[in-house]
Amino acid sequence: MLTISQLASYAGVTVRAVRHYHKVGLLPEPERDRSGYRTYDAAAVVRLIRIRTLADAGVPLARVQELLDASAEEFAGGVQEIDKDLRAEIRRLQDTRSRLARLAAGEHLALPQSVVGYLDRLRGLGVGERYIELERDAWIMIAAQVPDLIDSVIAKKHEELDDPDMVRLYSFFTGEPDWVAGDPRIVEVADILERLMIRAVEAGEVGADGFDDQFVALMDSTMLESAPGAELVLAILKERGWSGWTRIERVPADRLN
Amino acid sequence: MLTISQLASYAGVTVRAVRHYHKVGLLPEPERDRSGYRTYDAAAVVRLIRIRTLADAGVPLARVQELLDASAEEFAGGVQEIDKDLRAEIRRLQDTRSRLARLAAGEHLALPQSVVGYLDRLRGLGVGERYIELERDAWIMIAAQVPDLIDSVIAKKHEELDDPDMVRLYSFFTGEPDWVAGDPRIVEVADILERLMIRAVEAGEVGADGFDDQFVALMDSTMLESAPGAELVLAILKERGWSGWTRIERVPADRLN
DNA sequence: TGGAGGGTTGACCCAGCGTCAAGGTCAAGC
DNA sequence: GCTTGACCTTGACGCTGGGTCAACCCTCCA
Repeated sequence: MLTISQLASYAGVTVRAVRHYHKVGLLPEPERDRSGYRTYDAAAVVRLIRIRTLADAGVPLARVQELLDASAEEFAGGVQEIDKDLRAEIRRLQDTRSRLARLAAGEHLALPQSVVGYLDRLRGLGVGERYIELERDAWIMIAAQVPDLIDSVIAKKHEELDDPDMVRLYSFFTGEPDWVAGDPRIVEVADILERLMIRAVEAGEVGADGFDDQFVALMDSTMLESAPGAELVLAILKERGWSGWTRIERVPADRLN
Repeated sequence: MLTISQLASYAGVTVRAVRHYHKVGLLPEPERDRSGYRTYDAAAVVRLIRIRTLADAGVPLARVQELLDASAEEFAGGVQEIDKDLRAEIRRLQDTRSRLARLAAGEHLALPQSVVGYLDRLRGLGVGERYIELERDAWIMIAAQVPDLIDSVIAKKHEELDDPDMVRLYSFFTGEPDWVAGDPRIVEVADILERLMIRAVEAGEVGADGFDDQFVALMDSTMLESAPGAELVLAILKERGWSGWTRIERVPADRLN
């Protein structure tokens, strides 16, 4: 006969676990010897090892109970399902490994691949890291708000970048220029923006974009804070009857001052 | 700005989990809008996704905290260790899968392979399943008590089985014979047993075997109950001055009756 | 005879949330 | 302006599978 610790160590579990199984009724309480010690037989070993094998597979103890007390067919069916879950779990862990590797490599898991590609294209145009980070955060917010539209939105941005005007516009975001009033580039930027806007208005692309006002306001203020020349550009555009930045609009004539 | 449920669903976690991370200090509490709702920015998205990636890898939240607040090198080292654990976990699950398959196939996980082989050899000798089960349970108990000796014990049993006497002896355990007193095979079994004992005594192999008395008594009584002829054999042997079955001994002369 | 090394029960503790409970808020429709 | 339904808030309890004491008993060996 076996003592509890012999049983436990042979089955590879702790004494505490065996007692736990007794308490939850998973393993029947065995006979006691005259001093109250539990004494186990071979059947207990077999049952305990079956319990462990299932529990190691992540099966909840209640389910283990059901399975062990079920018919052979039910048992086989249950085991098959457990095996399916195990395979899925293994795949999940492998997936986690690759995500972890990308995390360690500094990759931005918060962004879909399409956005990462778009940012890389901007980088290729010589756009500075400071601006890229701003865009990146904006895209994270956009992706979080409309995750299933993001790929098509990015596709449209890529098309826009095929326009030389747009490329020229982005090229102003290189490095850390401290533009002062009177810089001729300010007028150039304003000209480009106005051309782009007019084209957008003609294409009927202006209006509701699905983003909330708070977000648009945030984007605008962030842009103004980070791009020193932006304020000057906005002033020129305002004179010409436009307002906004992230979401540009024709200002109604009666509100022009 | 994002609400808590937008943040949560984009990062693939529950709202409850996000609040939990706030409570444990893993994710800083963000600003609230005027009605008390939490409003999140891109940095929160990034941090939450890093948290999830690590937590999905099974890292405890406290360790996630440490890692995210650590230097890049510490982080890389930590991630490497986590990846090692993940690989180990995947291997463990694969191992569990194969154990599960053996369990479903009815194979006896409670026994080391050497014992399974030995039982198969007995089966090959024509020994009945009823007796095999008795032996199996006995071996389970032995293996549980002295797990590291089991292989060498089995090796010795294999050697014994090379002896034709032993083979003949086991052949009596076939089927379900109902031996009655006077059956000539009883004397034959007793003769064989006596020869084997004498040889064992001469080889000095008799005496302490490391099993406890209770176990030996259990084996004896089980054997007597299950093998109808055993009692008759024992009677003959007793006359000749031997006692026991599982552990056979010369009976001291003064205790012979 | 006493100390080590088993055993016994019982009670509390842990992560990582899930799940009510009991409300306050917001946008939309009537 | 009122209702409805979807979200938001905090707070408290529950769950798994045991770990970790605590306080005590039993057995064995020197």
